Amino acid sequence: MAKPRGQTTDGDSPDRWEAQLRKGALEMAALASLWQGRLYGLEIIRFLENHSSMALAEGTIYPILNRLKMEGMLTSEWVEAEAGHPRKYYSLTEAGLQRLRQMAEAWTSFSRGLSRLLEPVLERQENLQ
Amino acid sequence: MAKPRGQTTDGDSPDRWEAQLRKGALEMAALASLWQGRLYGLEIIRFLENHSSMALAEGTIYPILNRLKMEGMLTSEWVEAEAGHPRKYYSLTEAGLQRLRQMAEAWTSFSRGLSRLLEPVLERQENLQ
DNA sequence: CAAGATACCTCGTATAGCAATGTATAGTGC
DNA sequence: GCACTATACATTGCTATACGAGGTATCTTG
Repeated sequence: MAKPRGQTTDGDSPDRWEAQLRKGALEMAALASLWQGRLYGLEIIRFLENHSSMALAEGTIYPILNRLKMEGMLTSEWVEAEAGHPRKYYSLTEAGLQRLRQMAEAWTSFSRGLSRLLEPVLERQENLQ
Repeated sequence: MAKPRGQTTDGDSPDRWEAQLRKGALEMAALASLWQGRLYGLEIIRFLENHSSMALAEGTIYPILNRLKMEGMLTSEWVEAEAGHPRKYYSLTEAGLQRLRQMAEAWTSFSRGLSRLLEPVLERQENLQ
């Protein structure tokens, strides 16, 4: 019998963060954008564009927000604007806050690992140019 | 006429790094693992596991290596091992080296943006616990 | 009521990661 | 020389995801 490679059968357990991170960076960014208070969809896009140079499309953010809401990480409420279309404001729930913290920690560790890997590459560049 | 949303029609231009990064982190890691010299497939997996806590499967690394080789970022050579199956060693080409530098820069900027976003989240945690 | 601005939503497609599985080479025990 | 095991490379199929394109709803202005 061959090796039983990859026995992690629990696809959505909170363990596999390293793998989820690569995919879920956007989810984390969306959650993080709500740290300081509620925002509505398009506002989140602009926020991330300004604060982290992440450019994401509407077709990206709305599915993410729905996903997060279904998982209980966010709540939403319609608020009538002074002018124009009403806005759907999203806020972090307690669970969303916890998840954000977990992701932030995992991200930090992940990011640190990669940075360590890239250090020699970037150092050398300073010397050359 | 509606808004001309998303006018970046050049799907594979070197401009869209922010988007590629989220997908291409593994590609970058693979390139980076070859910085200090040639490695063979399974060795790359072990290297990344040890040096960056990135766990990737064989079914992940080989397609990536083939992709990179086809793009001229890597060269490969068969080397007979003292014992067991011969090994296919990969090395960075000049183009691969340049690409790695580009990706490293983009990664740094991307990572910095996200870190800035996550700063308040992590800070608060120190105070609480 | 038509045009335009703002905002939310959804479908289709291309792509990627990865678990599972297959193949090739060589050593070991009998 | 045959089975068994270990090492290493390779491929296939499933699923999830990002996102471009296009659509809907609300309000304002003329």
